[in-house]
Amino acid sequence: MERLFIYNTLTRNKEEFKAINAPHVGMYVCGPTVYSDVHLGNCRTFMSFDVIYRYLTHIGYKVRYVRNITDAGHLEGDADVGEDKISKKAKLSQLEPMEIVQKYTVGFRDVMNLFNLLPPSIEPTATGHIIEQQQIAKKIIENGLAYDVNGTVYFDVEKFAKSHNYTALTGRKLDELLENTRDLDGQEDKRGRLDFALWIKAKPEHLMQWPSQWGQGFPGWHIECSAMSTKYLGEQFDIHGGGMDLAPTHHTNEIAQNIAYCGKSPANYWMHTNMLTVKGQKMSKSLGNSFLPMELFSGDHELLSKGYSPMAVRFFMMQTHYRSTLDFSDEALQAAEKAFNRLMEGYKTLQHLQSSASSSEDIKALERKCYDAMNDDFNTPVLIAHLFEALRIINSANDKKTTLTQVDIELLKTIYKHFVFDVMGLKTEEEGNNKAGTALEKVMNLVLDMRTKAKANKDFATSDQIRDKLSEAGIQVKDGKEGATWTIN
RNA sequence: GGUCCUGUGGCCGAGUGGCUAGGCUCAGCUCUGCAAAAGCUGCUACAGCGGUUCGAAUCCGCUCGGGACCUCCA
Repeated sequence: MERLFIYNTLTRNKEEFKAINAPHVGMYVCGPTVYSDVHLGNCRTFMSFDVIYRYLTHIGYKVRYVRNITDAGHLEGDADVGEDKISKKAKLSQLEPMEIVQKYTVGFRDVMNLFNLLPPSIEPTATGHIIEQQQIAKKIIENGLAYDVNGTVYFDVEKFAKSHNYTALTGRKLDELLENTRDLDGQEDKRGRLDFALWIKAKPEHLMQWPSQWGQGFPGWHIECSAMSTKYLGEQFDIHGGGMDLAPTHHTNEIAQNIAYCGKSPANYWMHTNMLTVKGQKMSKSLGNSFLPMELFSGDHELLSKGYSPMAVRFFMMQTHYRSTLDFSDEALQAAEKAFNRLMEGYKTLQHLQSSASSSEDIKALERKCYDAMNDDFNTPVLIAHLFEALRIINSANDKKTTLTQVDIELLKTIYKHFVFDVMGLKTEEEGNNKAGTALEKVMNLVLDMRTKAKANKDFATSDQIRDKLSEAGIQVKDGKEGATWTIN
C-alpha cells in the first residue's frame, strides 16, 4: 500500500497515515445544516473530502465515510439563546420544520451529485439521534463535567480544562479565550463563559423539541457529531474532517465532549479544509457574498460573464490545495474551464493513438509522480501538473513527434482512469450519449468527409464554408495529421 | 484588541535551503491552402528592509499589505 502523509491539525505536522484497523478506515466529516441552499464554499469542503475518500479507496482502504446532516439544534444568532435555525426558517415559510429539512437535503444531494461526489457510506441526521445525544449528555453529567440549570445542560469547560488540554486542536491559551469571550445575553445560567450547551430547554413556541429527563428541549450543536461518530465509527476512529472555521469552536468542543464522555479523543487525524474566498474575503452566507451552484452553472450572477459546467468548477477547485484559500473569480474560472477541456480532449486523442516499437518517454515514472503527489497530503495541484505532462506527451505522440509503445499507451489510459476519473472525480461532460449523440456523430463524419473531398479538389470556398458554418453552430473543426476531428464548444 | 495564517511572474496557483511546478493570457516559430487545434520557444517571479549561510522565494528579525478565528459558519 502507498505511504500516505496527512497534515494533522492536532500536531500541526504532516504525519504518515496509519489506520487503526487497516485496511479499514473510519472517516467522519461535518456535513451541512439544511436550512438553506448550500453555497460553493460548502461544496469545496465536501469536494475536498470526496477526493480524500476516493484516494483512500483507490489505494486499497475500505473506508466507512460518515457525513452527517444537521437538521436540528443548530442555533441562529448568539450562542445557545437564539432560535433553532430550522425552526426560524420554517415559521417564515409557513412550513413544517421537516419540510425545510427535506427540501434542502434533497437540494444538497442534487448539488453533490452534479459535482460528481460519491455519496458517503452513512449520512445520519441529528433528529434521528436524539436519544444518543441525550445519553451522552447524561453520561457527561455523571462524570461531573456537565451540569443542568433550569432544563439546559452545559458543559463545564474550565473544570474539564483542569485535567485535559481543552485547546489541543488550536493551541490557543485558555486564559486568552476566557478574556476575549464576549458576554452574551441570556446566558446567566452558565457557570463559565466558555461553557456550551449539550441540551437546550425549549420555549413552548419552539417548533422542534423533544422530551428529555431535563424537560422539553433540543440538542446543542456540537453533541450531534459526538453521538453519530461514536455510534457509527466507534469511540476512536481515523480521520475527522471539516472546514477550518469549525476547528476553534465546534471541533474543540466535540473533542472535549468525547473525552468527558468516554475518556478518549475521537480521531487520530484532524483534517481541515481552507475557505473559498471572493475578492480575498471568506465566502459566507452572513457576508452575503456567496455563490449558489445553480448561479454558477447558469452564469446568472453579476460577477460572472457566463455559466460554467460542474466539472469545470470541480477542476477549478482541484487546482488549489485543500489547505490553501482559493479565490473565486470569473477570470480564474475561465482559465480552469479551458484547461479542463484540453485535459479531456487528451483522453479522446489517447483512444486512437498509434503505437510504436519503442517509447521516447518514461510513462512509468510519470505514474509514480502522480502517486507521490497524492501521497503528499493529497496534493491535487501537483498531480494536475503531472497530468498536463501526460497530456503534452499524448499530443506530441499524436503529432508523431514522440513515440509510445502499446504498453505505454495503455498505461496512459490507466493513469487517466485512476487519477482524472477515479481520484479527482472528473468526468467528460457529454455523458449519456443517447441516440441523438450517435446520430450527430454520423452526420459529422459525413460532413467532414465532404469537406475533405472539397479540400482535395482545392475547392477551398466550400471547405471553408463548411468549417465556418459549423463554427457558427458551435462546432469546432480541428485538422490533424490523421484527418479532421471536431468538438462542441 | 488578542491568537494564528498569509503576501510568488499580466492573472490563477504549486513549491520550504542549492537543481526551471503547472494552468490561463500574450509574442514568435513549426505544421497547415488559410485558419483553428497541436508542438516548440520566449516573457524567468518570489511584498520591502536587515540578518544567518558557501548559497534563501524557502530560516530569523523588523516594516508594510491581505485574511481567518475569538460570535452562527464548510
